[in-house]
Amino acid sequence: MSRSNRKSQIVQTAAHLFRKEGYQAVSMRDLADNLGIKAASLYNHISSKEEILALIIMDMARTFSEHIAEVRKNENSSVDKLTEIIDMHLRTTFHKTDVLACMNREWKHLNDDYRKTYLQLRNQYENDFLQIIENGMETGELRSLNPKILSNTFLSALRNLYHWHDRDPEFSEDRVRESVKDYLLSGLLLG
Amino acid sequence: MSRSNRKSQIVQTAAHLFRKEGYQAVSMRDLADNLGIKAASLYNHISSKEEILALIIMDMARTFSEHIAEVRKNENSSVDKLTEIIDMHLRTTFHKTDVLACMNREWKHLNDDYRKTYLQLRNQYENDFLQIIENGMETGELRSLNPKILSNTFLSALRNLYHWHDRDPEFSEDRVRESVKDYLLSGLLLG
DNA sequence: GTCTATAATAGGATAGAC
DNA sequence: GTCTATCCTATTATAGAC
Repeated sequence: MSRSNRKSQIVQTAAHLFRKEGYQAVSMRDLADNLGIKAASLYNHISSKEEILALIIMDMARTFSEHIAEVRKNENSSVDKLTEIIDMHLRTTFHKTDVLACMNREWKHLNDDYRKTYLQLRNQYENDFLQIIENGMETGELRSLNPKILSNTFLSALRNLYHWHDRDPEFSEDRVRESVKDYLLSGLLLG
Repeated sequence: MSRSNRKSQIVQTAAHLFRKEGYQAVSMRDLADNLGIKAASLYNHISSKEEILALIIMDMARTFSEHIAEVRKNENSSVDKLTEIIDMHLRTTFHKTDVLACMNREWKHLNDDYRKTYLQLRNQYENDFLQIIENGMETGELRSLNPKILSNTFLSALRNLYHWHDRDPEFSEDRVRESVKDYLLSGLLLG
């Protein structure tokens, strides 16, 4: 198989296994077995196990950062901005489940350099999100709750929707998006 | 040190390290170092690394199950029941942070028997929670959103509030509880 | 690009002295 | 209850043949 095809195949399979078993629990032999080759052959395509993890995580982390930076500076209302962010998380939850779960659960195993960059990106993401929330409160679009606590709670909900796929595959992406949007934006109580 | 004191000290220290580094990343030698003894000495108090993980997780899992079973069968309104559940999660988030994070992140590494029991408890918990939500919708106390999607989203938010302690130690438990309650129960939009 | 063989290390766990 | 010494296995990664 060609070098670059095999490489992306390795990364994809690794993401799947890392998500299912955890990064440390998956050996290079396990990964190779799943690809039908021997462990030593992996090193013709990647330089280390850590590199695979970085290839999985860093790209997704940058995608999220770029997305929220664009949303933050566009001219939409706060509710529309929050809707765009929910949409992004839902798309990723449904179409990049393995990578998203890997990122959320295994980033601690990145090497020092990548982990530092990852945490910078995550902090930046959370700051951008907080800014959007605070803007919405200032313009009166959103209720004046504590913005930091609200951000953290909102993001906790969004980031962990991938647990879905392990348990409730019965709902379509559209169905989930509408309900999640409705709940997270409008609230729970009647009237 | 007496046998039972040392044992609970081992479990507590392990919970802290497992949370910080991940179960697989913490060796018995790391754990022993943190306790100021040698790895071999640990085995005078516990039988295996897996047993330590089970001691951390299973007790907390049962506590959550018993709590929601009691809440489900009491006579309070749905909103009061949800409030009791939020309170329980907040108490645990603030006072048993290490154990809670361990349970959420490391349960996959339980041995087969414990993992099976853990998943039964978790399923039962989610069913009880779903029942409470569905009841609230039937009596008209809650808006009629999709109950499964709502449960999943609500629980995603609650279960992951422990990320807090890693980042925003500035808020008191009471302050967080009131804001989280307000948001998760009442909603975000003004009016 | 994949293989076999192997180096180098780290891990969980036990035996037996004190 | 803790120690030293050690066993056994599994791991990441490399060397060199095909």
